[in-house]
Amino acid sequence: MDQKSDTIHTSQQILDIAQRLVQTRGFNAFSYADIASTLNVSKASLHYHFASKAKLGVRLIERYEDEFGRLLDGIDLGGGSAALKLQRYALIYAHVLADQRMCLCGMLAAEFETLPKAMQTALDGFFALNERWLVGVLEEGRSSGTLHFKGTASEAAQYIISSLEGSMMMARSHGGMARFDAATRRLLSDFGN
Amino acid sequence: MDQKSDTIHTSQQILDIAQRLVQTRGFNAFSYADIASTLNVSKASLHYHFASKAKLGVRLIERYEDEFGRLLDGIDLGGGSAALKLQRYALIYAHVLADQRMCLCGMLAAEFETLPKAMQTALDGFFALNERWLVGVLEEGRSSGTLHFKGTASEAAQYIISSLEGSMMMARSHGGMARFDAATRRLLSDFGN
DNA sequence: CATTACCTACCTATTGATAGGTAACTTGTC
DNA sequence: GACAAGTTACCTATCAATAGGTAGGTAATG
Repeated sequence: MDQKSDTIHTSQQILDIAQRLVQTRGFNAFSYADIASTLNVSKASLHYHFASKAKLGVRLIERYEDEFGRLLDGIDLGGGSAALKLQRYALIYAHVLADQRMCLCGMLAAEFETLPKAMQTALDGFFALNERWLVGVLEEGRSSGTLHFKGTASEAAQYIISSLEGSMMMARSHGGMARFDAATRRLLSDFGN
Repeated sequence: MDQKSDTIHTSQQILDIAQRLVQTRGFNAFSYADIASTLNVSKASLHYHFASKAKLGVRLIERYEDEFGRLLDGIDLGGGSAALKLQRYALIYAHVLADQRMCLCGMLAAEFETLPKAMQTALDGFFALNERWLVGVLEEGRSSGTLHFKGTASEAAQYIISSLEGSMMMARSHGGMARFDAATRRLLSDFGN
C-alpha cells in the first residue's frame, strides 16, 4: 500500500473511530487518547492528520452530512410516493440506532453550547440539508395527496427531525429499538402514512 | 444565620448552579472548578457537601424528579380534562426551555452511556415517573373521549416524552422557542387536543 | 532530497479528589 | 452558667491522572 492510500486509510480509520465515540459517548466524553489506543497509534500521529479536536469534529460533521446527502439522493432516485420516501427517511435513523449509535448530529445538538464555533456552523448545515429535503418531500406528498399535515412544510419538517432525534435519544437509554419503531410508526401515521 | 441553615443554603446553591450547568453544557462538560468560581468557594468545600461528582449528579436527578413530581401533582389537583392536563404537561417543558435550559434528564439521557451507574438508575426513575403519570392521563382521556390515539397508552406516553425532549433539544440550538411551540401544538393536536 | 506518515518525549492546564488544618458553633456534664 | 468535647463548614495545599497540543526526530517513499 503506498503512502497516499495509507494516509487516506488512516484518516478514515481515525474518523470512523471518532465518529463511533461521538455517537455513543459525545464529543466532550472522548479524547485523542481513546482513538490512539483503539487504533494503536500515538496521539501525535492523530494531530498530524487532524491538527485539533475542533477540526476533527468539523470533518466528522461534513463527512456525516455527505453520507446523509447520498442516502437522500438514493431515496430520490428510488422513486415512489412521498409517503414511501418519508418511510425510507425514518429507516436511515433506524439503521443508525440498530448499530447502537445515536445520530452524530443529534448527539452534537445536545452538546451544542460547548462546541467550537466551526462545529456549530457545520451542524447548522446538516440540519438545513435535512429540513430542505423533508420540505420537498412533504410538499410533494401534500400536492399528490399521499401525505397530510397541518401548517407549513417547514414546521412539519422540523417536527419530524425533532421527533426522530428525540425518539432515538430516548430509545438508546430507555426502551431500545422497540420504542423507536413504535414512535416512528406513530409519527408516520400522523402524516397519513 | 446558624450553621444548619448555612449548610442547607450552600448545598442548595451548589445544586442550583450545577443543575444549570448540566442543563446548558451537560454533565461531562462542567467541573467542580466551574461551580467553585461561580459560588466563590473552594473545590474542597464542594467535596465536603458532595463527596463525588457522581453523588452530586444523583442528588441533582433526585431533586429534579421531586420537583417534577410536585408539578405533576399540581396538574392533578388543578382538575380539568385529560386534554388540558396534557397541555399543562407540555407547559412544564416550555418553561424550562424559556429559561434557556434543556430538560436536566433529557440532557443526561444523551450522555447516558458515560454516566455512573447510580445516575443511570436515578434517571430510569425520572422517566418511569413521567411515563406512569402520562399513562394515567392518556387512559383517562381515552375513556372520557377528550384524547384520541392509536396503540397502548404506554407507547403513546413514551412517544410524547421522546417528542418533547427532542423538540427541546433541537429548539435550543436550531429554531428556539418558536420551533418548540410549533412542535408542541402539532404533538397535542395529534392527540386530539 | 523533499515529502509523508509516523514516532518518542515532553508541555501546560485541568480534572476529580484528598490531607490536614481552623474558626465558629452546639452539646453534654458538672 | 462554664467549659471541655464534638460537629460543622469551610480553607490551603497538594495529588495522580488525563486533557489537548507541540518539538523534534526518523524511516520509507517518489
